[in-house]
Order: sequence, then structure tokens, then C-alpha cells
Amino acid sequence: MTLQTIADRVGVSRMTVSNAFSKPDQLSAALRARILAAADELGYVGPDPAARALATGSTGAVGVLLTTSLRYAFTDLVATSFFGSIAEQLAPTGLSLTLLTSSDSGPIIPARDVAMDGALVFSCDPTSEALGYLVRRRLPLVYVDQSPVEGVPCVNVDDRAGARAAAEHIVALGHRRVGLLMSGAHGPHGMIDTDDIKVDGYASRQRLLGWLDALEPAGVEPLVARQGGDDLEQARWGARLLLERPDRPTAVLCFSDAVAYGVLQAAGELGISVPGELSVVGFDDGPLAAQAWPALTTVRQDVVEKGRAAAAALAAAVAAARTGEPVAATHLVLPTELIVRKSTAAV
Amino acid sequence: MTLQTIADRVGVSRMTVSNAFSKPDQLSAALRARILAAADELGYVGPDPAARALATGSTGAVGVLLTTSLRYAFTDLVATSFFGSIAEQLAPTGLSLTLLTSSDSGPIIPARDVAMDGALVFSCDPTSEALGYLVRRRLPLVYVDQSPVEGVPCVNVDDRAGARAAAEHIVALGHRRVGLLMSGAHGPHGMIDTDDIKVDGYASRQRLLGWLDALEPAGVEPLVARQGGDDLEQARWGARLLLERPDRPTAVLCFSDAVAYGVLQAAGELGISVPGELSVVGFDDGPLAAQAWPALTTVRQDVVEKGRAAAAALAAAVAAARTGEPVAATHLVLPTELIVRKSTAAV
DNA sequence: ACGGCCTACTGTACCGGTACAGAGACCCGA
DNA sequence: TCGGGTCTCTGTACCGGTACAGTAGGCCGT
Repeated sequence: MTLQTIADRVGVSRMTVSNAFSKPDQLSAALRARILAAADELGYVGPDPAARALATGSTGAVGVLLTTSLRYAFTDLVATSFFGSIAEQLAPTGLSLTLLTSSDSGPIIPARDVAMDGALVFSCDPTSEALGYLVRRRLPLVYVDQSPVEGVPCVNVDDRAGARAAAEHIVALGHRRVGLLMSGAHGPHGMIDTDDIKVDGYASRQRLLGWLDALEPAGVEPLVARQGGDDLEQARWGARLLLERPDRPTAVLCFSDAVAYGVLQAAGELGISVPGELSVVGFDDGPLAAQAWPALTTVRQDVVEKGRAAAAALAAAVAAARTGEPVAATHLVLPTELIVRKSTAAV
Repeated sequence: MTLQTIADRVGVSRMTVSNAFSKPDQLSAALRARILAAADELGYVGPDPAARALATGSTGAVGVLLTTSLRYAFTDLVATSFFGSIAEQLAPTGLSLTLLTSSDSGPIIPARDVAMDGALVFSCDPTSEALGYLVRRRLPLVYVDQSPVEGVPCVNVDDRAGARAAAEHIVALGHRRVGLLMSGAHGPHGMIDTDDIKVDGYASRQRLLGWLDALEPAGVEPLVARQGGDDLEQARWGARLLLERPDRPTAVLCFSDAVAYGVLQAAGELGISVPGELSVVGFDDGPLAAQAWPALTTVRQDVVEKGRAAAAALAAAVAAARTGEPVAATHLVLPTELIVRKSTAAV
């Protein structure tokens, strides 16, 4: 069941049938109607996408590469809102989104073996094997929440400025014993020596730097802890690391809202009142931040806008590659904003 | 830069280079090493996925079709956990997941134009155009949360039994004025006449039937309302429809946890105490249900297991299609369980 | 010395489309 | 009457791989 089948049935050339489906203005309306009718009758849906992809050099799909486990990435409302926004923005351009894992999945490596027109690289280890394949395939790429690279379009959020604003807010409230709570699947968990902070992830590093930007000038030497993931269990564990110390901090700056929820919960369990005895600041301003108790002071980033920008940049890069133009490798940095709610107070 | 380029460079046939990448046991290790070295040197990553897809008749990707807007589907933790689970389960089989929108997106219709080996159909309108294309392409399909169809593998949850258990619980607590709060993007919003209930969506219908299974024998005639979506705003609006009536119900059974959160919030705003004056039951038992205040009584469904089952069924269907075997069209129904927490009490 | 069986590699015919140049037919103005 | 332009339709040459049926040589047993 191919174009030829239809062509034989109608008595035209295969090329004309192809045009009937793909270039309606290349043949008369009457003949086109006859062809489509014959195709319908024979149960022919349309040109085979795989064959078309080979001939035209373009599949209608782009990938999105995530380093973290997919299961995990999909339990975070901030990340999923971002994906949703991307997918929605991509739809009108006719591009579909394919999820790429970088986990070692036996002989098949999606980043190498799946046909696509381009890819979004989201919060990935820059040395990962999967990213290496994407780069070597010379696919149009857009980096998101990723260390900017010359010549590659990047979309980032001003994590550092947001984190600094959060820390300045805490300092202005008079806090001197400040805890920083990072998260990340890889690397050491537990208390971290201040002069030996290694963080994986561009966003983590930027946020840490932003905090220190404000704390150091104020002469505040923070206590730094690091937990193993973003689930509530881990966050509570990380929070206890800080809250059960004799020199318990009066304020905790968290890598994300998800981490902050763990701190709120741990504080509740330990009978520490927020914001009376402990101030907590999140990051992201996800949909739950305003609903938390107390309502969470946090740094807002617009993930929907980030998705929109990433999708637009990728669509542009793919379109440019199709026409052979060079890609405009713009580096976009979206603003962040401190949202003061009820989880922070003066000492 | 094709197989031929490498073949010429090494002085072997194109076929041998192909085998070096795809069938290592077809040539000597020494020659294979030489070929791979030459490929590496020339910057050849591997066989072109699009060409391979055409030749082998299999792309490494499967689709997932959603009727609702992607942006919306991605703001619901229950749905996203399900996607995450699917993706994770699919990874070891070497299949990637492509998101398919059924929204009319101009000339390109992903369900028709994207190359894939099979697809998951999740909670879709059975008459949708996109689904029609998938069916006519004769792709291996698996239906999830969808009206079961003979000859197609289906994965469902026992929504009806779960809803019945929820309603029985409410009846056992002595409630006689019971509200039902449905949701759904299409169709009428507002109060619905009991003998004129039309619901879109298989899950909605099953849950409604389950509630009525328990309420009717008890002689309880429910008040039925319907809201326009699952966001908190809509849910609050729907809740007020029920709670501001003179004959305000003493219990509300909700289509989902997301809807129940809206009821909890609206109750708070109206000064109605839960569970003192109002009992609320959710559905899904998402990650937030136990954290809600008061902790939500709800019907648990295991979305991770649902994802696992769906992925397994699809992988099996794709594998069967490859070997030409007939697909075993098993209809799986996963159990549900009523989880009684703090949001329900006796009248 | 010879048939038979591995192992390692090769040649050809596809997979199902699209690009592009070209060939008639037809209409128009000069 | 004829040159040139437009509108339709056609023929051929790809796109970059894989399947499968060879073929050549080496090794074995007899």
C-alpha cells in the first residue's frame, strides 16, 4: 500500500499522487479529489512518515534531553509545567516533542538512534554521553538551564540575581545564622564544608553563588547542607540536618520550593514555628508556594515563559537549519523576582 | 557523510560498514575496530536514524495521544506521574516517548505525520480525528483510561468500584444531602439535572456510575455540578455552586483530588468547617492528598503501576507487530482502594 | 585429493517517498 | 501564425540505510 498503489488505481503517475497529498496546488482540484477518494477507498492514510523523513531530511519531531530520571522529572510541578509549555508552544509549528533519556538503556541510545530535527537540552550534565551524541549529530540544539556555550542558543533564568535578592532579604531581616539547603541526585549528601562546595548543575551553582553574593559582604558564613533528591522524604532529612544542630540557623535558603516544603514540614515536626523561630525561602514559585502554610516566600521564575522562549528558539534553530542559514545563537536570560510571603520574618 | 564515505576510506563494502555498527558478530573484531576508528575520525556518528527507520520499518519511538491541551495535562501531578512512569518503563525496551497533540495545529497532524512504532491512547475522545489516524495507520495501540474496545489491549482502573466505595462510605456516615462535583473541559458547566447527566470521558462516566451505584439504593438523590477544568480557580467556582445553595450538601464527592482541593478551599473561604459541617472525598490519591488540610479522604489508584502496565502492554504490542504475531488484546483493570483520612466524618 | 561446512565479506534489490527538470496542452497577445 | 507563458502532469535520480543471497577462502575429516 504505497503511493504507487493509488497511482495505478487512478491511472496517474506516483508523483502526482504524492503531490495530491503534499502539494495540493500542483494539480487540478478535480484530479486531486479523485486521488484522495481512491486513497480513502483503499485505506491509504497518507505518505509514510519514515519515508518522507528520509526524502525530505526532516522528521516532524524534536527531542528534549533530561539527565535526571524521567520518573523523577515528572514528579516536579515546576519541571512539568515547563514541559507542558514547551509542547504547547511547539504544537503550532508542527513539531512534536520526544522524550530522550540519557540513562544507559542497553544497546539503544535515544540521543543517537531516534530521528529528530533538533533538541532541547534541559538541565543536563554537559559531559553526558547522550549530549555528546546530539552535538556530534550536529542537530540544532537549544540549551535550557544549562551553562551557556558560545554558538549555541541558550535560555536561562537569572538564578543568581534571584538568589541574591533572597539572601539580601534574609540579611535585611537581621538573620546571622543562615542555612543553605541544596539538592541534587549525584554527589555527597550531608553537611558540606563551606570552602569545599561542589555542586552539579548550572542552576544549583548559580543559586549558590547568588546567595553568597549577599551573605559574604554581610559577613554571614552560612551552614551548607545537601540532600539526595527533591522528594519530600529527602527534603525532610536534609532539613533535619540543619534544624537539629545546636547552632540551629534562624533562616534557611532553599534550592527549590520542593526543598522548602520539606523544611516547613520538618520544622512542624520539631515544633519550630515558621516564621517565628525560623524563616524559610524557596525558589521557583511553583503553583503550591502560595498555598503552603505559611505561604512561602520564594523567588519567582516564569516557567511558562521559559518554555515559550525555549520552544521559540528551537523552532527558529530548526527552521534555520532547514534553509541552511546560520543560527542566531542568542543567549536569553529571563528575570527572577523575590516574592515575599509569610514564611520569613525579622529575627 | 554516509556509510559509503566510511567504506571508501577503509576499503571495504558499504554493507560491511553497516554491519560494523548494527551487527558486530558479522565481521572480525579487528576489521570492526578499524571501521569504527575511521568513522570516529571522520566524525560519523552512526547510521542515519531516518534511513534506518525506512529500511527496517521501525523507528525507536512510540507516541502518546492526549486529547486535552498538553499544557493542561502537564499541570496535573497525577497525569504527569503516569507519563513519568510510562517513560521510565519504556526506556529499557529502547522505545522513546513522543507527545502527540490532537489539537488542530494547521497542516501537520502529528498522529498522521510522525513516524512511530505504536501509540498509547490516554483518556481521549474515541471519535477524535487524531485517534482515527492512528487506527487507520494500523499502529499497535494500547488504550488507557478509555472505553475498552474489542481487539485492542486496554489498561483501566476500577473507577466504578472505587467511586462506589467512596459513596458507600459517605452513606454509612449518615449523609443524605450529597453533592457530586464533576469536571471536564467540554460540555455544560453549572448545576446539572440528575436525569440529564452527560459526561465526556470514560473515567468520568465510570466514577459517576459508581457513585450512583451506592447512592440510589440508599435513596439519596445527589446534587450534581460540573466545572470547566481542573485548575483551582474552576474548582472553587464549582464548589461554590454547591456550597452556596440553601440546601447545601453535607458531603461532596469529587471527580479528582484537584477538584477536592478547590472544595476544601472554598469551604475555608465560606467558613464551613471540614469535616465538621462538610465531608469531602477526592479521587486519585495524588502525592498532595495526604498533605492537604484536613488530610483528604480519597480513592487511591496506582498511577505508577498503571504506567508500568501501559508501557508493558505497548512494548508487547510493538514487539508482536514486528514479528507479525497477533497481539494478545488483554483488558487489564487495576484495583482502586478507598483511603479514609480526615476530611470525612459522620453527620 | 576432494566434498562440505564454517567464517568473513560483497552485490544487488529493495524500503516509500520527494526534488527537479521537462513535456504537452492551452491560452494569450502581436 | 507564431513565440512565450502558465498550468498540469510525468520520468528519473536520488535520500541512506538494511535484507538476503551469494562467493571466496580456509579448515576439516576421510
